[in-house]
Amino acid sequence: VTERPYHHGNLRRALLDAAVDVIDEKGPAALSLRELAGRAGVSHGAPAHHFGDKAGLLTALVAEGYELLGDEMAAAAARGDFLEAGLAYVRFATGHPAHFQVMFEPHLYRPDDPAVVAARARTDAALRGTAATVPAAREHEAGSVAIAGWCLVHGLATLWQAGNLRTMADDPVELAQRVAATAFGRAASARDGAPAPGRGEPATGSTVTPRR
Amino acid sequence: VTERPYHHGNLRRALLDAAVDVIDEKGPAALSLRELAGRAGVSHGAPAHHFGDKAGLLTALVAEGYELLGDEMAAAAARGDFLEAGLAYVRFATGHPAHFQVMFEPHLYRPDDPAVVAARARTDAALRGTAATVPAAREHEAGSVAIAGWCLVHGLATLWQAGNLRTMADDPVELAQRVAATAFGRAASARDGAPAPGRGEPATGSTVTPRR
DNA sequence: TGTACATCAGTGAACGCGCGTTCACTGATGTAC
DNA sequence: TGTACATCAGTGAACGCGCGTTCACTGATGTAC
Repeated sequence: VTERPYHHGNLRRALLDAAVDVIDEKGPAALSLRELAGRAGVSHGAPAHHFGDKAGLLTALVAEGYELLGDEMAAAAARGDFLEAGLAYVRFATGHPAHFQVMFEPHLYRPDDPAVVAARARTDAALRGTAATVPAAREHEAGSVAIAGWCLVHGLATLWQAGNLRTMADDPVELAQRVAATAFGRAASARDGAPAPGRGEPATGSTVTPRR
Repeated sequence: VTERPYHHGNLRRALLDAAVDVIDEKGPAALSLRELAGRAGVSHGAPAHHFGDKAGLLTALVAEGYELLGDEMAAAAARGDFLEAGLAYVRFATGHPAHFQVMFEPHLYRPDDPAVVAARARTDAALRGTAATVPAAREHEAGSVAIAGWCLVHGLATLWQAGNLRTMADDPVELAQRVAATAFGRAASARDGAPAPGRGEPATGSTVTPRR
């Protein structure tokens, strides 16, 4: 038995990490503050000290999620690459399934929390910003392109998580490239210039050239 | 107080209906057999009699969900209309949010249940069947078109449910038409023949003519 | 260097609750003769 | 029409459990002088 100091050091962080683990294993519904305390090696009353209550903890988790997502989306937006922004979305969702899952179950946390609202606004702005750079946006309303892209990657990420697409590909990001090529064609990548001079090849993912 | 007969009549149905209500109100995590029993006006032990346990009840709900969805998808498939199949998906998801929600949380029920597997297979077949009729399927693998379409409508339905698209439209099905037009263009509707001779109008939904 | 004090982090006992599940039971229904 | 019997549907008491939350507390840390 190792020596347990009275002060944990960074219990807040440890509890959030434990929450991620539990959600990955059993889903957000099965999460309890007592179990998190146990995993962090701390008495069961401790979590309330940091987060007030269960919704408080999940609200913190969601804020963190939107910050992570916002970072990646903003980077893609800075490069003006719509396709890459979509892939970043998929990468985030499948790389941080616990965060992603809770973010879209608003009754589990407090969606009006200022930190959540701010981080979400940044993500939205990045999405809309890159959408405007897409050539297809000349034909359709830019907002419509943003929504279509969002639906596409969100649906893919969600279905992947639920296990409905596992037979289609090994890697969700690769699948996302293929699917984006099917739906949007070459036009998805602003970098490639004018849309579709020649016939696209059968979906190998090679019809779209992402930034890197 | 009205007279309560000893035999309920159709308790199984009543419990499933109550489950839908509770899930609509508070999400699947908050569902308890005891509450369902209470709502159906029956003792708390009764649900176990019909469904064995909680997962059994949700499994029945999911099987029912896939049957409802399969019916609508199969109808669209019979008409060979891919766009309409997608709209049927959105219509189902937003019209039966409780079913839809549980269907895509496999750890809440028994995904291997025979009734579930059979109903799901029918839905899948309808989706793939209609996808093959899309003109764009000549350029890309038909499977890829099916997946892209599925991701699009699934993402839209999911985001709508989470409240993330409510500001974009009054009606999710109308929004789905607009989004499908943006992503797939005229090609989405097999009925319209060759894809896109003229420039599409700004997204009013009128660039795609659904069957009815 | 030492002392006093404020602040903070985590403890652990206690509370009341709603839950799933079990089980011997009883009331109602249907069928055979 | 009547009787006996099997089957089914729902009862209600009991069980043990894990939960969120509260709260007076104590150990540790940092700061002022």
